[in-house]
Amino acid sequence: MEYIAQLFKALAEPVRLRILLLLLDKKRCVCDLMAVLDLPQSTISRHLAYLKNAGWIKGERRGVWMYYQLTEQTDAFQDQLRRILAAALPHTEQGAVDVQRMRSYLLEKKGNACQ
Amino acid sequence: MEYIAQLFKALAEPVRLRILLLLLDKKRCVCDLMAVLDLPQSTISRHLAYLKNAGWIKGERRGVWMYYQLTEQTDAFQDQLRRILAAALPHTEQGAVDVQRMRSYLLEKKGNACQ
DNA sequence: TGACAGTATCCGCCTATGCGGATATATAGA
DNA sequence: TCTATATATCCGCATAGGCGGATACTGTCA
Repeated sequence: MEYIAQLFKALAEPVRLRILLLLLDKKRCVCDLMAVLDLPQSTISRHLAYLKNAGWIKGERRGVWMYYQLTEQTDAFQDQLRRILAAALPHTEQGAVDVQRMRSYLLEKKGNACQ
Repeated sequence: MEYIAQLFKALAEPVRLRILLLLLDKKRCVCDLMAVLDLPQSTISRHLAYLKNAGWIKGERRGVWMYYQLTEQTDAFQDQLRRILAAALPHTEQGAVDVQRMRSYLLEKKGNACQ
């Protein structure tokens, strides 16, 4: 019960949901997230840490850059949760905007920053 | 996104998950919940109010007693959430205890209190 | 209407956690 | 080793929300 509540607590924050949405399909570095979310770096980093502690994502360093991605689930419950999130988040107002922003950002950048 | 976060926020608390579990199959009055959860009445009432505001449950007065039950969902996302909760909660440690307690409480009571 | 039982709300207190700017840490390259 | 960049953490501050006891409200019944 405590465990399940913890999982939900991590999802109970709009910024963290936005981050999860952006990580659904592939790993991203913090600078990508910053570009899309348009929030102070400390805010993003803090939420990433929260999601990591809650077991939703993991980080991996590549040189100066940190890449974050979803953890491979083993827990059935968390898996189901992720599935319905993947179905719902892209269709929210904010979600649609973020996905679109990520798309155009990736087109513009063309390998200047991290990667 | 805000809306989804609000839904999750309501689920991000063990007591509220315990209440939801007890309401999964049928409506209960507050006194039933008190007997099973073994928590101060004010605590239970507060969490019931939170769940109601978040759209998870609704209350209905019957004389002195308030009966609470899940709302009939219209929202697909909330529906899915409820479904995976219904699958997971009874198998948690606390959930199993609560369900068992509710069972024996109902046997003992046999129509003395509310109903 | 008075008393009581069931429930909701108020209160003071405390912790978790949100924020963003400032600072610390870590890595790459000169 | 010095510097610049990317990220993490610290700081002070503000709010949400947890708790349980006390109090207020609301029906019922004599």
